[in-house]
Formats: sequence, C-alpha cells, structure tokens
Amino acid sequence: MQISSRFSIGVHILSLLAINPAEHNTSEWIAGSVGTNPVIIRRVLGQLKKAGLANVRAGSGGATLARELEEISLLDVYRAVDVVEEGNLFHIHNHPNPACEVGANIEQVLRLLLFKAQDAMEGVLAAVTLRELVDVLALEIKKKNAAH
Amino acid sequence: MQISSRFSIGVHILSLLAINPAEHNTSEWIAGSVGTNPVIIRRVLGQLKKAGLANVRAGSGGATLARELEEISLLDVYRAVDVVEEGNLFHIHNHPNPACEVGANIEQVLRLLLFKAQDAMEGVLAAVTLRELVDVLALEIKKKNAAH
DNA sequence: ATTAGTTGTAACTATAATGATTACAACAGA
DNA sequence: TCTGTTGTAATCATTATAGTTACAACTAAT
Repeated sequence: MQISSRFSIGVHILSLLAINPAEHNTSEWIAGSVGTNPVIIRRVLGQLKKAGLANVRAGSGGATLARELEEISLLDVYRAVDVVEEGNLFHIHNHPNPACEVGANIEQVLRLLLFKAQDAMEGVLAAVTLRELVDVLALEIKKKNAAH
Repeated sequence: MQISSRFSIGVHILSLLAINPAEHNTSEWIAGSVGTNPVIIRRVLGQLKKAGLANVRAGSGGATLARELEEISLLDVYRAVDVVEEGNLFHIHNHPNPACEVGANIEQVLRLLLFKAQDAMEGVLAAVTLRELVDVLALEIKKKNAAH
C-alpha cells in the first residue's frame, strides 16, 4: 500500500510554479517536468485550484500560485489532492463480533491509537511550508550547478 | 487509500490470545470474533508466526502468544503483516525529468521530508505495547459489564 | 470573426491490492 | 485410524491507480 503519487505530483507542480514564474506553465510543459501525461497534471491542478492553492487559466492556458509559498503547507497539498480520507489512514476491519468482548471493544480503542499515529504524520506535513521546500530545492540546484 | 485491515486484524488476534488464553484459539473461533473468514485469519496468523509474535499448532489447532505482551509493540505487528513497504508509505512519482532543474532534484528533497512524516507515525506505533492496549481494552470491557 | 492553443472532463484501459471464498493436502492427537 | 485443524493454492469481485484518447468549451491574438 502506498499513498498516491498525486501528492508528490502536486508538490512538484507547485514547486515548478514557484521556481519558474516567468514560464507559460501549461499542463503540457508541467507534464514534461513531472514525467507523466498532461491529463494527469490537469486533474491534480484542478484539485489544487479547488483548494485555492493554484490559479489556472482555461483557454489561454497556464497556471500560477494562488497563495504565498509560506502560506502553503505540505498538509494543504496532501488534503487538496485527496489521497487519504480524513481520519482514515488505517482501515479497521468493520464487522467485529459484538457478542465477543474483544470484538465489541477493540474498534474504538484501536481507532483512538491509530488516529494519534496518523495525526503525528500529518503534523510533520503541516509543519513544512512550500517556502522551506523550495528553498532547499533551490539550494540543491545551486549546489549542482556549482559542481560544473 | 488505506492501510490494509490486516494490521487491525493482527492486533485483534493477538489481543484475543492475550485475553482468552484458556480458549482453544482456532482460526475458526478467532474468525468468529474478528468477523471474517478463517482463511484470512490463518494468513495473518502465519505472518505473526513468521515474525515470532505467535505460535500456531498445525494439526491439533490453536494459537498462543510467542512473547510477553510488553514486548510486542504495535509497530511489531504493523511490520509483521507487511502493510507498508519499509520507508515507502508515500509513492513518489518515478520519472521526473532530469533535464528540468526541479524534476532533477525534487525527488530526494521530498523523500527526506516524507520519510520524516512516516517516521513520526511509526514512532507512535512503536511507543504503544500490546500490554497497554490490552489493559485499556480490559478496562473498557469492565466498564461495560458494570453498566448492567 | 476566425483561428490556434489550452483547459476541463468523460470514457476507457491495464495493472495491482484487497478481502473473501472454495478446495484440499499435510499434520497432530485422541 | 479418524477427526479436526493448519497451510496454501486458486479463484473471484471490488476498488484504486496511473495512463491514454477524445473532444467540447474557452481565451486571446490576429
């Protein structure tokens, strides 16, 4: 099991928009950087738009950031692309036997514990802004360019 | 996307073994409490056995705990049932364009960040032992019984 | 206005994972 | 030897993912 790559694609897209604001960022162009099909990009971009993270111009084409980089957290992207239903990272078996003492009670006990685990994960995502990610990315790019 | 219920089923099974040590815990009996098919139980039980968490007697039937409750963490169960490939909770798109500055560098930057998020989640699982879970469960059962 | 280039979607495909189920050989113990 | 159980293979329905083709709707520039 893995969390859909829509998430990493979403982050990739927004990073592109941040780093190449001068480009005409069409789905075709973005798809070239992500390494996938333009339709995949349009779909994710549609979700980012719906979440208020990106602007997309139909017709003339091209996308831009709808918010400052410091005001977009990885969690915002994660939620936008809808990779994990809220509070349901873990699938808990749904028909435990209520006549059995364990079966009758394990669900709620587990639910609380697993929610904490999920919350810890999302907390890390919430703490990272795209500003930080893009800064690290820019640094990495600079490093590689200097190596030539 | 959700993490397979094999995990919650595994926890359910071990809790049963802990709370009903006197029972003849056959896959049939366990399946009755979990609310699924005996074969599902045998498969998960096989994984728990392989991980050294449970003993299973072929032929005569019945399973028992292979370790003390305080020496089994939720993370042990999580790993045993193989629900998430190690270090790969997040699927990062795999063909970013190396000719694009963002495409060439985003993978490693993201990988580190997402690993931290995953690690936080697993850290919570590692911190909870089955002893604690079973104690809470027993308390819950007691509470309900007293309500009658 | 027309045109060229783009977005937004629907429809379809292939692939994989999940959970359930049937079937049966191998095994243990009475 | 017989009974009941485990271990495992094979099959199925369902769901999600990622990719692809196709095309109507739209925008801006000519």
